[in-house]
Amino acid sequence: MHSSEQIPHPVIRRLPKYLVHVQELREEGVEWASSQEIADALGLTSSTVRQDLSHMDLRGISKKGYETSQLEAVLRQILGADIMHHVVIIGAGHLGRALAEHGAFARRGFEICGLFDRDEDLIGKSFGNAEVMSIHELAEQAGKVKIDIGIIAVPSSAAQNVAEMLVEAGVKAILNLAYKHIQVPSNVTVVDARIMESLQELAYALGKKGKAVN
Amino acid sequence: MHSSEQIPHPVIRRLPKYLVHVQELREEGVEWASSQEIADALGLTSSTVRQDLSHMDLRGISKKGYETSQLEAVLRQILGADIMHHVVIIGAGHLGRALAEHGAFARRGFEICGLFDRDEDLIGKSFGNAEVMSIHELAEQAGKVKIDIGIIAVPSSAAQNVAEMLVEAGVKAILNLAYKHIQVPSNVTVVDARIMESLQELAYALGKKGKAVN
DNA sequence: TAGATTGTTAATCGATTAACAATC
DNA sequence: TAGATTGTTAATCGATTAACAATC
Repeated sequence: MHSSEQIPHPVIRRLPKYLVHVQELREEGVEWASSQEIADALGLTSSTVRQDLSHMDLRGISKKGYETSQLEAVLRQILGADIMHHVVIIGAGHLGRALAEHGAFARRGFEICGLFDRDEDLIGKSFGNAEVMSIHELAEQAGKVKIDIGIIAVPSSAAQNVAEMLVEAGVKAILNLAYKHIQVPSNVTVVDARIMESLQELAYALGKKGKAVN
Repeated sequence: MHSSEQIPHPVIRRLPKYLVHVQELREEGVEWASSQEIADALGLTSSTVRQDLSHMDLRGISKKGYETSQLEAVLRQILGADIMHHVVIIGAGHLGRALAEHGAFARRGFEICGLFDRDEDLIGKSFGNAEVMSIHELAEQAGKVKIDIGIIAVPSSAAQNVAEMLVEAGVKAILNLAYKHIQVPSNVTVVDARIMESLQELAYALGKKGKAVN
């Protein structure tokens, strides 16, 4: 109810899931959804859903649940989905290029406004709508457009160095795809997203139960 | 100490971070690391590090800390890093291709043994060491090699369908990169890894504090 | 020895779940 | 009206942190 309050981190991490689901429901023409229905679709409990939504400017109605249009609106507002964010990608290897060429970001409020690499041979080449620039041009580019988010897509050995360049350029939010923990000042937010770690988590699960089955 | 015990999920998610760090330390020739040193490097508390490591077959030594070679060994063992896992990627779009071409997986025990798509025009093309096969050949391929992990890298509208095909093929661990929650039987482990969600989490953080600064 | 650091227990903190009166 | 579903409080559960005796 009180959108000015601090929303707990586990709740924040669930909000994108709610948003995806409610958008699907709306495409199907569903106008109301109960906490139980949402919980079932997302693998949560109805209690968790009601608790989570109570942090938002939204009220459900007995017997009907939550209005999907209203729910989408508040989720979009909280997640800043209506604001265009300027994103730069550092590292034009396979992953960096794939992200630059991935159309879904722009549609969801994330505009790639720079793709950087230190490899001279890559500079000038285009991927998606982005042309590879020299990493040395990052500061210059930061002067032209305000960079909201920097994505680190370089080998782990270069990750800390790149993080420092981003901080230096005034970037306050970093998505770290490198397989290495980076150190940044406390006023900079870092979110880690590593496919390798997720695979290792699965490998652990397989070791625990999967292998026994086979 | 008791590797047979169930390790809590938050601990599991930190293990890959310990592994990366200890490998770095070993490369630097560091033979011992205290819980405090590890905590500082990874943004944790020394208490958390000691608690986490107490789940493993390992003993530290007063005044010295933990032996890095031993620590790496137990982490590798728990995370199954010494076993080669067979991985298939469903979806040969930008992301799927980038993963197939990314050399780091093989080096860490994940061998790409199949890249599938339903687009006829892509079938037969090669990315990395993988040749694109028809999605209809998945079941057949599963009969030839045991598939440990399936990576879903298709548009969200196809994700549930692909998940069911993987389950049908006997895959017990799924990495879901699609921006959609998938439903699977309880004996199948799913880990979500979505760059979009991570970006939205950053966007929220920017909305809370970043924007005020600028 | 003195001091640093572990392993572990207990305390704290926070998230999830249960329960239920209010309400549509 | 009767019944379904919310919003919210209280209970439970689990993770993190603090504390400290044991130990090298």
